[in-house]
Parts: sequence; C-alpha cells; structure tokens
Amino acid sequence: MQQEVVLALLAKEPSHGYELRAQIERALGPLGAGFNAGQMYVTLGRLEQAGLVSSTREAVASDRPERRTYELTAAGRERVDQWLSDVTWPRPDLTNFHLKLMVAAAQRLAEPLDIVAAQRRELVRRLRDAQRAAMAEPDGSDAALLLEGVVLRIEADLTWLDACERTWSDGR
Amino acid sequence: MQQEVVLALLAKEPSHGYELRAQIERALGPLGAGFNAGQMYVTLGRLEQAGLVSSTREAVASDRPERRTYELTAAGRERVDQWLSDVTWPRPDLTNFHLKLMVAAAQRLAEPLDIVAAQRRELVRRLRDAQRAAMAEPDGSDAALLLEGVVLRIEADLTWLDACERTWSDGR
DNA sequence: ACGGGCATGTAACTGGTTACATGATTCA
DNA sequence: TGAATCATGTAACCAGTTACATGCCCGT
Repeated sequence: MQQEVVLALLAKEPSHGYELRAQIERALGPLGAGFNAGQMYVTLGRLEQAGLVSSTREAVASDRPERRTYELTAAGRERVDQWLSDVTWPRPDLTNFHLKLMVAAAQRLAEPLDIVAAQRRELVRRLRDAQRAAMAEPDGSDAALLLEGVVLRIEADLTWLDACERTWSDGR
Repeated sequence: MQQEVVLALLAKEPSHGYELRAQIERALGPLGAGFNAGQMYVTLGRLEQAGLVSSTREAVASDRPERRTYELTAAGRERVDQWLSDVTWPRPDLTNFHLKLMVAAAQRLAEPLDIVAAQRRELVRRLRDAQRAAMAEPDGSDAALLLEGVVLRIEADLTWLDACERTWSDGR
C-alpha cells in the first residue's frame, strides 16, 4: 500500500497494521479490495526505517494477539503537511495504447480498428460495472464520489477511443 | 522505459539503444521528452536477461562508435502478440486525492475546499498547456491524437473536482 | 478438533529511476 | 580546441508486490 496513504491514515490517529488495512478496505468501498495482507507490514517497516513513524508494542493483556501500534513522528507529520499541499497529479499515460496501434499497423499482425474495438468493449464493461457499483452506494457517500470519478474517466477514455477510430480509419 | 514499449518498437524492426530512445522521443512528440538516457540500456539488458531479445555487437567499420543491435527472440515475439491482444487499462487512481480531502477535514489542517481549488488551478494550467501543445502539432498526427486524449482526461478530472467541491461544500 | 477471523511478519522478486562514467566522431 | 551528437553502459536505490510462515482466540 502506498506510503502516503498509510501516513494519511495515521495522521488521523495512531493505529496498527491490521486496522489500517481494514480501514482502507472500508474507506474505499469496492475499490479497496484485494491486496496482500503482508504488504501493510512491509510498508510500515519501511516508514519506521525512514523515521516517519514510530511503533510501540502493545501489551494487550488477555485481549487479542499481540499488536504493534504505530504513530506519526514529527518528520511524519511534516511529510503529511507537504503531501496535503502537493498538487501533483498522475499524468495520463496513453502512450501504451497508442503504440499498440502503431505496432499493429506496421506489422500487419492485427487490425488497429479491431484493437480499438476490443478495448472499447472492455471499457464499456468497466463503465457498466462502475455505474452499477455507484448505484449500490448511498448517495453522497465517499465511495459514491470516488466511483463518479471513475465513471468520468472511463467516459473520457471512450471518447478518446472514438477519436482513435476516426484517425485510424481514414488513411494510414 | 517500460519494457513493453521497447518490445513494441523492436517488433517493427531490430534496432539499437540510442535509436530506440530517439524513436520514442520522436513518436511521442512533446510527451516523450525528458528521461534518462541510460534507462534504455538497463531495460534492454533486463529484456535480454529474460530471453525476450537478443543482441549482436555490430562491427560498424569506420562508422560511428560501436553499437549493439537488438532484435526480438521467438519468446519476445510471442510476448508482443500477447500484449497486442491484452485489453488491460490503467485503473484510475483517485484514492490519493480523495484521502487527502478526508485527512484534511478530519485534522482541520487545511480546508478541503482550498485543496480542491489548488488542485483545480494546477489542472487548468495543465489543460492550457496540453491544448497549446495540441495546436502546435499538425492536424491528424500521432502527437495530436495523444494530446487529445490527455485533454479529455484532464477535462474529466476537472469535472470530478466540481463534484468533489459540491460534495464537500455542504455538510461534512 | 478445527475453521475462520485477528494479527504480525520476512525473504525475495520486479521494474522504474538516477547519477555517474566512458569514449568516439564531427564541425565550428 | 572544445562543444555537440552518437553511443553504451553500470551500481545503486526505491517501492510495490508476492508467497509464505507463524500463532492466538473464539465459536461450533
């Protein structure tokens, strides 16, 4: 799990690995599912190594198994502040698909238009899934907002596929 | 550079590191700029290690400095075929930003709406840049098509930011 | 007795990225 | 002579990801 995400969650309150993982799965709804449990501990270990978090072994009496509580250090808090004011944003990477079309065309291994069509089928499928998932979430919830973003993205990508089709259907 | 991209280019014709790098920069227009030269050779080395490409040292007579030509192996060609029929697509990752708003709100370190505003300024800036770059490219060129995709994505993200603003401005 | 949830961890792989080093040729 | 271009490489870092191992407690 991304270090920043973990730090972000710890910014709210100290917690332990298992709980953090559960929080992510909860907070992200259907999108947060399916990652390896051990990952959390790898990440936490590295963050501690880097001095961004510190941990204390909790003596949990005759409670559940032993656990280790993590909290942000000063450096960790600073990093979170930085992160909050950071406006980087993942750059769209369309070059892969673009190159796929070019290679297919150059080699005559596959019709570019077929590739576009296959990709569109996939995105339409995902769009449907995302819309369905969105409807399952209570209106105005976090998950619903996230899913709205996903839907908008996919729609934009589908529009781009249309443009690809237009460009590749005449000439080339 | 992503292994698949390199394989894709080699699928067209055998080539050597320097040329591949130049091809990428050319093929992707303004988007392909600014990555470390040595990277190419790291990638090629790993691909060779994996048996996907093979190399021969070219004796280039009294031509330019020594160079090494790479070509796909059978396994490499198979991998390219696979890649062509592969319809995976990068999942939009909006969770980072989403979490940023949640943490900011929970901690009262920053106003969520300020964060949204800052992010919007950044994206508007990028949109402007992308549109300007698109106009500089000849109509119907590869680079123009790519940039159109970039523009569509950014617009979708801006629309999503509007939704974020709406959600976070009432209540919470 | 055992399955499932709680809880933690580790060794290893993978792949992108960087900083840095080397050296030839060409042209002003 | 010295900058620009052609050309190749390497050691190291960083972070995400996986497979796997361990062990407790609780309810059936």
